[in-house]
Amino acid sequence: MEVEKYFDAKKIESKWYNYWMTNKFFFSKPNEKKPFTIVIPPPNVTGILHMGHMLNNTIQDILIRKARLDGFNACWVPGTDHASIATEAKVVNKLKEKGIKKDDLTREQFLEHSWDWTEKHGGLILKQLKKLGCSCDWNRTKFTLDKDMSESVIKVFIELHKKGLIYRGHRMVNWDPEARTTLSNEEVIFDEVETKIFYISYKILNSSEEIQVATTRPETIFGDTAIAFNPDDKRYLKFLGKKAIIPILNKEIPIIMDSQVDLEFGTGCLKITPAHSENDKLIGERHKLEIVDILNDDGSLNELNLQYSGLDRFDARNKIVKELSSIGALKKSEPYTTKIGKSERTNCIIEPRLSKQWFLKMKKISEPALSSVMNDEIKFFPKKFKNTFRNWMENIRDWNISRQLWWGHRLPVYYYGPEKDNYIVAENIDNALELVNQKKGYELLKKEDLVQDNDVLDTWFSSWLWPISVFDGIRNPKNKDFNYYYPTNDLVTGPDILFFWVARMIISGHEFKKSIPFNSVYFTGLVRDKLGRKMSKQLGNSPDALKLIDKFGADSVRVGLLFSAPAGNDLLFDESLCQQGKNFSNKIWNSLRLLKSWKVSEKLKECESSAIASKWFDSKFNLKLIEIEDHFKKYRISDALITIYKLIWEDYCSWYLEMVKPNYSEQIDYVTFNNTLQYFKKCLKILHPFMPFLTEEIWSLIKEKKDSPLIVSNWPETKPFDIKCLDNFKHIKKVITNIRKFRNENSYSFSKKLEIVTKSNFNNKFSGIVLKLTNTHVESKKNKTPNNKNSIIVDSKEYFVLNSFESKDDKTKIRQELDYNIGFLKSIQAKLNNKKFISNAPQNVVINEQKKEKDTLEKIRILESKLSE
RNA sequence: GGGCGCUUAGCUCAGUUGGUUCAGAGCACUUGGUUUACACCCAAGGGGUCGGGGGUUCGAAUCCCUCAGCGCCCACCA
Repeated sequence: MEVEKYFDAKKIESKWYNYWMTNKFFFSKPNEKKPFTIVIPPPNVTGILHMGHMLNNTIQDILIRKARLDGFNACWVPGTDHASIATEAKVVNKLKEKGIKKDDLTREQFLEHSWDWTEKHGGLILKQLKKLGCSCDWNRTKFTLDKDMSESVIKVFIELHKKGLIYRGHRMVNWDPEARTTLSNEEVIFDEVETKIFYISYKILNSSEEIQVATTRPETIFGDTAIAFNPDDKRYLKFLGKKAIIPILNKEIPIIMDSQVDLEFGTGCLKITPAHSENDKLIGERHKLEIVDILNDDGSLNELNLQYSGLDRFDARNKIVKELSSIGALKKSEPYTTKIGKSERTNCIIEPRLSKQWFLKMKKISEPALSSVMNDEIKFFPKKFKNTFRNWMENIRDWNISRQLWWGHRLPVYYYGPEKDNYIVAENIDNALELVNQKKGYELLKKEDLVQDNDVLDTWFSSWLWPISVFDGIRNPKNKDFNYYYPTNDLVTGPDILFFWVARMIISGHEFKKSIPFNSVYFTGLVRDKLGRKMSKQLGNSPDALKLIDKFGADSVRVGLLFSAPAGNDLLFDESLCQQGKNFSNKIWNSLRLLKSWKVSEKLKECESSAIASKWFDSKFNLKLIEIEDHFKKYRISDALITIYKLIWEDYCSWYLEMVKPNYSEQIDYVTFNNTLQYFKKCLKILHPFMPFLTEEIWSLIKEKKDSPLIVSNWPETKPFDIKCLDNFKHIKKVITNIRKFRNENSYSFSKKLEIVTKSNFNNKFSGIVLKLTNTHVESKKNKTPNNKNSIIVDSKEYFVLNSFESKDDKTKIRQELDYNIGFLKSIQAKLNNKKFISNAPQNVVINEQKKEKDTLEKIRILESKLSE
């Protein structure tokens, strides 16, 4: 049968994906087999596929396909995340383009726009995953705002509230003035920025003296409620108990002492603004200071700020500095480098701000999670993240779970009473009403008397339940799916969401199911460009994922990504790696062409060299298979791939096929042909998780009737290998390599004949394989012969010892080994002058492990004498 | 400031409990090669005081100390 010269990935990818889908090979239902489960880290619903997704999902697909071949009931649950703040920010922008402000809309109208957006852009990324070949169970696709998922979230909130773990508190939070919501600490990114530090003096009441403070935020002076210095700071003792006057505002504030003030920094005096700094708030609490919030939600100054009311905080800063300067209160300003927190999503500078928010107590519920990671019940790959994890868990803070947004799960909290300052937590308004009425026992309330909290939950408050809720394990803890698939096996994700997501899933697993949510976590690295830079839009160094697939084929891109993706290390991606993948595809494709071109003869006998080669490859395969399994066990996916890559390219193609392939116009014996076919099939099986399309295509061209499609075939069994056979072949290879080397170095052309003769026991010292050169003029170049002490020139013109043994130890054994090699070489000899075989012509010289052996013996001797002393 | 990690060939990285898989892989590089599976190829080859210094040991890339450089996480000074 004619097979096309080049492998065309494009032609076959959709064919096979459709085939797998129609035959429901990705779909999983509980059965008698053992489950193997992965839940996808749900990408943002409006996201598009980027390199990070490609890497992450390729790895998941490899694990799932491997498990499927291993005979597990493999289930990979896909889905998307509503991504509360990220999506809302996008919708707000979209509306802005249309000239619509969020404030002009009702909550319901805004949500309609958001759902619109979600329907238009959502799920695109899942389609893109299909292009990559991901074998997800698409019937199980979930979205964090699905009805059942939302109900689970609400149920969990209520449960935690009942346990007393959720509380409402007036706390210092990170305020994003653009999105006008709070953020958790994890959502704030600190960047170093060049700014200025201002030295401002405050007059002392009834005195001509002044007290000076240093601040980077002069616009907050109207929120000052004290000035503090360190008790050890003698300079300011005289001011203790006196009052300072805030410039411009002319308000009197106390001067206090607090050991938290750093006497080295600035002037040693600190203005205290309890409403806008965590630190100041703590000092404020100790001294019972007034709290003055000077900001509006959008970051502008509020009505307490005199003529500056309504100005944006940064405009106000400039103007206030100007005025301070004009009245002589500004003593100096200096350049200053500090770190400023920005919102991860809107990139807006964060305001620390006191605000009433909902929190989840973390300390207690995180304890079992910490220990399950530390004792390796959940394994982290690579291990180093255990420490990072511990560090965070041991210093865990309460989780701010409320957000002043509309897109998300609205808090199931209902306020009532004349001031609406009582609240009840309930599944819905009807429940709430019932509960309140039961509670009060008098004057029944109506629905209208209840007001639901406007806030939504942090987006991670739904995704922390993901491994449980995708199987509906919160609402129906006894359901079949949940009990079958949970806990899941592997989680594959980036270390950037270790705290956001991974840690919290482990916590929720323990809290709600008294078990771990997954057994292993594989942390992928960041995909960078080949210069090591992060991929970014500005640099334009982020390749379009789909274009790559289009150009090289999905298989090649998958392989290209993995060629440099050790777990947890960032990987430097370069398109050329995809090219390498494509070349690999072509190499395999060509072995198919070779096999297909053979004419098989039932009559021909298997020749000696083919028999030896087959036996060797069998052992080699089994040896490598054990290595590959080990790599998988340790989640060294790239190493597994590289091992397979070398096994196929080097061992199967370059050595094995070259040795057994018949000479031009000759036929191949059936035994050998069948061996090559069976080994080829085994190679396809182990490569399938990495290159699913190519392998399935080739499989379909060589499979026998009894074979199932590759995707649902079986991973080869691990079998023992013959170490002696491998050793022997190693010698043979070395001999051949050295003969080739000899040819190369001596420009001994292929047209010149080489003859191998055997000889043993000459000099009573060495046995060896001897290469006889005929028709040659090597004497002038004899010094270029193998630079190995044990290769000796027996005859300056004709003989080289290719392999030598010390015969004193085990003559028989050595003789056997020698005979084996010689027998093999003899069989190759016949092919030496065949043109067909030229490129791989088995030729030349030397093995020597003698020196090492001697060293080792010496070492052992020393050790022994030491021990006996 | 607290915690963690890294430094091995030109590049990206393996190297498990110190010693026969210990100096490795892939890519890149050099040289030679194409009428017969494959130039998207074949063959051969050259590259490393294992960041510096010191120590433990019969023996160190591997363990300890120290110095230098790089990176990550957390907290944060106004």
